[in-house]
Amino acid sequence: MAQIQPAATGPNGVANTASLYVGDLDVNITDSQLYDLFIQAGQVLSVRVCRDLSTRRSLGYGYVNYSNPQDAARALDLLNFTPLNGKPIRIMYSHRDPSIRKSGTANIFIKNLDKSIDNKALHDTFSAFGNILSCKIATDPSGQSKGYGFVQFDNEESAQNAIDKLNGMLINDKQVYVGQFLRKQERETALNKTKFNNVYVKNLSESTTEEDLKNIFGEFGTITSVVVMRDGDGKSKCFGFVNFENADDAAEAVEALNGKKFDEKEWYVGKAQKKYERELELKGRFEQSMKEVVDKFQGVNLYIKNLDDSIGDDKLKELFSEFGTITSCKVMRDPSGISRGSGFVAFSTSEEASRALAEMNGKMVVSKPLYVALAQRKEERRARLQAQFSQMRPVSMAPSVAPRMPMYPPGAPGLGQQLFYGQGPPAIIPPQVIILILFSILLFHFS
DNA sequence: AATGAGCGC
Repeated sequence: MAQIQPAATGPNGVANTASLYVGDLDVNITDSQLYDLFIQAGQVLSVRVCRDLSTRRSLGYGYVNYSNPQDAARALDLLNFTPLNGKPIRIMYSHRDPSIRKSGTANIFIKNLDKSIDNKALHDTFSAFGNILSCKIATDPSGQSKGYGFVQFDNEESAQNAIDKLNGMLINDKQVYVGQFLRKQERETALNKTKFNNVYVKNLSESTTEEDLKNIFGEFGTITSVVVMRDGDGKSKCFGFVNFENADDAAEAVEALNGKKFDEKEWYVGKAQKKYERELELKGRFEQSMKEVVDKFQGVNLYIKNLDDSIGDDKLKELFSEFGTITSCKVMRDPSGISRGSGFVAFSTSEEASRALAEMNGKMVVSKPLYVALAQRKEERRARLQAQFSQMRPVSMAPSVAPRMPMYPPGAPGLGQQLFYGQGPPAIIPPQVIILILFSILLFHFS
């Protein structure tokens, strides 16, 4: 007898279609907020926002368990994409086995979407083709559509059908592209399969001439032109181009010669890129490098509130120094020099920062319990405030979890912003250091 | 022009 795999499984791997996974949660969403929302669809057995064990920071997802599957189905239908703190939540059946998610099968990519098309509209148009596991419009931090999105179906046929029927169609007067979702790597190899005649070769020794290239590449087919690039004095720039009459020969030459050593130099041999292709690639790499720099400094800054007025920069540093290396530390003051009761502490690593957060948040210092949180970057903060503003509504009567300590209005100017906006104190990393870092990245990647 | 992230007591 064939086993039928359940669509969703509970904690013991037992079929449980009454368990929902709720993702894309704003970090400040609490259990009680989730409860408030999901109780509207039926009897809720339990809710939980998952949190980091040591910092208690929300992981941005949670679970809602209903007592019966119909209620869960209703919740999915009714509540998917409901904004919480201004951020649309994404609901799926709980599925703890990650294999389906990781496989990325039946996943499609849609671009050139009208900005007015939101998650719900996307879901509605694509649900005609099958059962949707997950669906989302890419947005900027304020929630504005970036004009593209993703839909993952539970089977390939539905995905292919959606592609066949909707690719090139007009949606809200815009012609959309609908195609298979491809990871960057896969896209690049697909691109490299396109035919080409012109071959780029680099890392030549200075003495390698056009004649040498002709001899070596000529083995693979007829060459129509060959050039070694040189500077004004005729000195080789150590790269060149070989154009083949036949694209198959060009591909063969690349296959055979890439990575081979000549005069102790390991050649790079590949498809010659057009100027815009090369620019695109460089731009991509640059952005990747920037992201790495930003990530490196992500989570190292703590925002401190409810500081006793008697505490200054030095005392603040002393309070936190046992957790690691402090790279910057500042108590915020008003123009007359009186402490605003808030400040920033930056550590050299995010591990140190999160340990400090866990240990120091709520700790009594002089007269009051400290409030310690990760400092937010300018973008995050702006988007959050905007979201909260657009969300304002009467306070709910839901059962609430008692906070361990007084809650303060969240949010404060983050230290992180100093990294690239370079305004106001306290600067964590001096601008000249940033320029140095960026410059070395450029040198490294663009060579 | 743009090709994601994601599963617990």
